[in-house]
Amino acid sequence: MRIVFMGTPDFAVPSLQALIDSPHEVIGVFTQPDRPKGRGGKVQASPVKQLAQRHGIPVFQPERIRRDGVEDLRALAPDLCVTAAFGQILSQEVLDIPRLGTVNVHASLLPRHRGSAPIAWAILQGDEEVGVTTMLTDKGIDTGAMLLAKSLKRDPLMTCGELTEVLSRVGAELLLETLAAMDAGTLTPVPQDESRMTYDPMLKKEMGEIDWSQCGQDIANQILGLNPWPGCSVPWGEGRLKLLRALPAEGEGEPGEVIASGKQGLVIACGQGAVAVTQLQAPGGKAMAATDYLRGHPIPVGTHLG
RNA sequence: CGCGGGGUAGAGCAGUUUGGUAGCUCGUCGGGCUCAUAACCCGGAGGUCGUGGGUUCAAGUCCCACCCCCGCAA
Repeated sequence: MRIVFMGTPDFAVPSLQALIDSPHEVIGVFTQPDRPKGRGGKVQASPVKQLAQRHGIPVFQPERIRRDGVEDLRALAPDLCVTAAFGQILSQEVLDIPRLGTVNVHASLLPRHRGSAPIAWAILQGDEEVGVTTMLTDKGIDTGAMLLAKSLKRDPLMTCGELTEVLSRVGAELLLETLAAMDAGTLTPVPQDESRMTYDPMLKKEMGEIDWSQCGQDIANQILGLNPWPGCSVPWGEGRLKLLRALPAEGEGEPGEVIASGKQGLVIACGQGAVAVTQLQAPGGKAMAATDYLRGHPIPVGTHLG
């Protein structure tokens, strides 16, 4: 099939790579425009664009595909469009162009966690099962009929970033299976059960604020689910102490109070139970194990964290 | 030229202001104590102080250039 791929971040890269390695022909790639990023404000190409360019695939970066990408897409005359974390909403006009429709790779077990940050929300809500679903894109946000899905048990120590990496590879496999089944004509699109659907909003920076009156399990989920972005942190000296990795722990104390500091990491009392922060990052420093940090910067038991 | 922090033993840091013996916590190795231990005691090994140049009797420390890492802002 002649396929146009639409995607932007790292999550989309294995899917695009899988298509490139497959017998299908990737005739064009749509991705978000280059944006200033990183130190020094240099513009950077998205991971998907970088991969496409290495393979000499034409790249299109409309600000809004529904507004100024339609003609380019039409000119490519694809059989199928494949999207994976593209970051733009497709209009009906765009959806009508590919002869066989548009397949989306979504990193959740639909109909749960519709929206742009499904993996983070699965962790935030403490889901035991996570996964990827392929679906036929329609005009709504992640509302189309489901094609195939793959689920796995969530590792309760994984950060959102790590789980994203795992699921991006699962997504690539599932995409190939989906296309194969599509070719074979063995696919049966299944409408989503609207009564079970959840739509989760975009992540916001403020979500990284920690409320120590919450229970330890929830705070651990928050720390893992929001790593690497937006990240959880507490005020610390001139800057903020980033809490990168944590797990629920035993212990009692005033919420926000350090109740152990050493080999177990940095254990902080919560509204219910406690959390052991096991990886953190101080202002100006690199990420490190909490025990390593504490060797050079002891935090006495009894300290209150904001 | 967006703003800022940092690079010292395997890990995390202090020491740089005011140049003059390489220091702390931990790990590691050896020994001791203990029913036992992530505990405690004794002892040892381990460092081109990011790189290159300069100043000096003497540079981790002062000067110049460069490399690498990180935070904020976007």
